[in-house]
Amino acid sequence: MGAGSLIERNEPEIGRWIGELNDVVGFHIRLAHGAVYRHFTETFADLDLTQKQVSVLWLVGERPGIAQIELGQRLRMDRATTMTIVNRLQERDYLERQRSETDGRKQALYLTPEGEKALTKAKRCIGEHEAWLKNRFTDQEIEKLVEMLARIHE
Amino acid sequence: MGAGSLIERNEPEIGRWIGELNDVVGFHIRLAHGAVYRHFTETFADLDLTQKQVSVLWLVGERPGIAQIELGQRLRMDRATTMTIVNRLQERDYLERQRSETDGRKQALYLTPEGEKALTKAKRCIGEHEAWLKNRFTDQEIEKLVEMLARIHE
DNA sequence: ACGCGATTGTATGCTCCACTAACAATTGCG
DNA sequence: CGCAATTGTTAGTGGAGCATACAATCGCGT
Repeated sequence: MGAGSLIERNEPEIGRWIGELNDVVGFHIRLAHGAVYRHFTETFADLDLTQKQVSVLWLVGERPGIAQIELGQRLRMDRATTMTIVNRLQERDYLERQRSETDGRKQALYLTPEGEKALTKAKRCIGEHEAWLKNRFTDQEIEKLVEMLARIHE
Repeated sequence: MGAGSLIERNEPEIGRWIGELNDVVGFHIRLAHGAVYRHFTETFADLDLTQKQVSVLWLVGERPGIAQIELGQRLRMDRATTMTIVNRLQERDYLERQRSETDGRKQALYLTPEGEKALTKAKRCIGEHEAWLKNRFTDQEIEKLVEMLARIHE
């Protein structure tokens, strides 16, 4: 692609040159996240769901009645962010809120039948997406990668 | 991890439980990115710079006269996104645009003295931020991590 | 040398996500 | 009981990504 297309200097041009930035670990995490994000968006274009939305549906599917606050803690979102995502899913009739019986401050979240269907489709798409992501690694590498990423976010 | 059974309600749950989501590599990349993003934001609160802004200053510092289009390609941003970031940095007098002498379509970007100063400070902050990130890994692990992340975004 | 398609920058507008601050309802503890 | 903490809600801010449309410029082929 950009071979020789830089500026007037003709330094040996590596396609992906990013200079010293190459030694910044955080930079690579950013780029990797961006690449994953883009592929996710393509894969979920039909379903029209974002990563966050799928994560929320997923967790509510596993923990019917989960409260927003806990959802947020699991996914590292604050209350306000959780609200907007739950709102969107509720508007699309994928989720419903019910007052918790044991704690009047909490909203218990449940999937609607529509939400169940969406989640089922989403899990299939996740399979496709994950295959794209994983196919460049061995099983052992994946394990190591996940373990290292977990050390960052845990 | 057959976690399906260990949940009913009101269990004193494992702090970081995310169920099947734990096996989704993309999910860990998201969380790790979020953690890095948050720490970055804290570290750069005084400088009031984002990851993208620092990356742009950094690349312009290494390649004075670089065009916006190439900046975007290096950092995987489209033209519109690149514009908004360059605009912000120009408004703060960290960057200036000059019409390229060799290609009238291009804007050549240069750091102002203010921009140079900001970049110098930013590089020190990056050191601190990177130390926080790296201190949980051995040098060998860092190398492996970066290599794997590069395989994702390259 | 001319014209047409490609490239680059720009302007608008949309969506998503994260965060803050304020406020209300509820809970639980001293 | 009363007070502080928790949870949800609302409103507003800002960064970032993307699509589209348009103007200026370049370069290639004829």
